[in-house]
Amino acid sequence: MTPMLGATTLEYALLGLFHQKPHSGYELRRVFAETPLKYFSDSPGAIYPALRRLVARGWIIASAPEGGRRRRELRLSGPGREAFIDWLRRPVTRDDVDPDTALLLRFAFMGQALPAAEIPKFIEDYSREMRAQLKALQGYYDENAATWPLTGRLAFEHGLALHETKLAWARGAARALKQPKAQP
Amino acid sequence: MTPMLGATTLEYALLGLFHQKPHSGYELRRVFAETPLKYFSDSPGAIYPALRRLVARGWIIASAPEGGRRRRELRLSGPGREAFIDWLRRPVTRDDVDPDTALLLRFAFMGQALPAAEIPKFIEDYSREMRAQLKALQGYYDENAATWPLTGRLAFEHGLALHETKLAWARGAARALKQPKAQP
DNA sequence: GGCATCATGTAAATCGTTACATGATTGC
DNA sequence: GCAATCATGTAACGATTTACATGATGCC
Repeated sequence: MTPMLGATTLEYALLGLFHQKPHSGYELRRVFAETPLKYFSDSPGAIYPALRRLVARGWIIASAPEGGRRRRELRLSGPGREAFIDWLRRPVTRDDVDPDTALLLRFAFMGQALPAAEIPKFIEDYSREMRAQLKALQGYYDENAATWPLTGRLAFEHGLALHETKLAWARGAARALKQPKAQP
Repeated sequence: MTPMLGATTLEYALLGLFHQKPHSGYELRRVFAETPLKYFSDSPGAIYPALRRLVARGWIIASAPEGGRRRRELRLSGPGREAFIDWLRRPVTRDDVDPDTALLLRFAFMGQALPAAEIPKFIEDYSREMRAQLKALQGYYDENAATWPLTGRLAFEHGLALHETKLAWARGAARALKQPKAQP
């Protein structure tokens, strides 16, 4: 994966989980193995080195193992919390929106870590950049698709449909964020 | 990226471009830099080593530079063509459908490389596996979403919406493939 | 002649993958 | 006591990224 300015997406995903509560390495592996967060691998060769990097950077701290257990509980530090919040607040750039996996991970964590007033801005930025991206793709399609075989055209339309769905999602999300809290 | 049983997705993408016509390394970099295929990086440190691997495997062949030019034209070999077709024909598995980038790349190339009769099968497999994936995600959502903050719920719904769009796309693609060739 | 662009590469660093190793607990 | 699973790691390897290096061509 891409270095992402300072830390990998996996590292920020870990910080996000630590933001909720302390975890052991094994617990984190289970999360990645058993929930739809399996976008990240549960391989020890990925997780343990990532945890070591976070410890080395001072972003997480190891607690002494409780009650003779062999389990190492790790928890977020102050600087780690800061780095996590900075990541959540990063501006949404053109290059981020496609693919937008890391962006959606950030959005998912925002609800518990940022004041509600900051969140609609993310959706606005996301919409703007996604709209620009879609427009560029449509332009490319209009100019070139005529010469493509059918499967090439359909594959491109797959991409266009996804971008349109993402824009529609952003509209719905903006609406949902405006609602006063309760609502079935 | 993942080794993918024998070759990387980048390597197959290169084979697909060679299947259309011979290219130089620089041309390929331009394709990745300037078209929506920019999912792949145009960095020389990715492309040239990948080309070297393909040459070493005997899947592409270097032609002598034409007319004193410094440019090296590379073209597909017989075994390379076979390996490419084998890749196109791979069964669609559960693990392939999310993310499905490599799958869509395969589909895009199929129109020029496989007999038309083989293509609907791909769409059927894709639909089946995608439907299973969507059902699993919906089950997880129904069981867990109640405890999540709003942004977490919305982020998950983003994923659900994409899966639904992909299924709808597959239905449309199946229809389009049934049409007799001409149709505006 | 000089400068942008064409064109092909290499080097160092980093990250993730697969596979292996090892020991402690828990349930039967 | 034994097997499954809890729990933490290491080692070898492969691929990609960024940055650097180098020379040729075409244009003004």
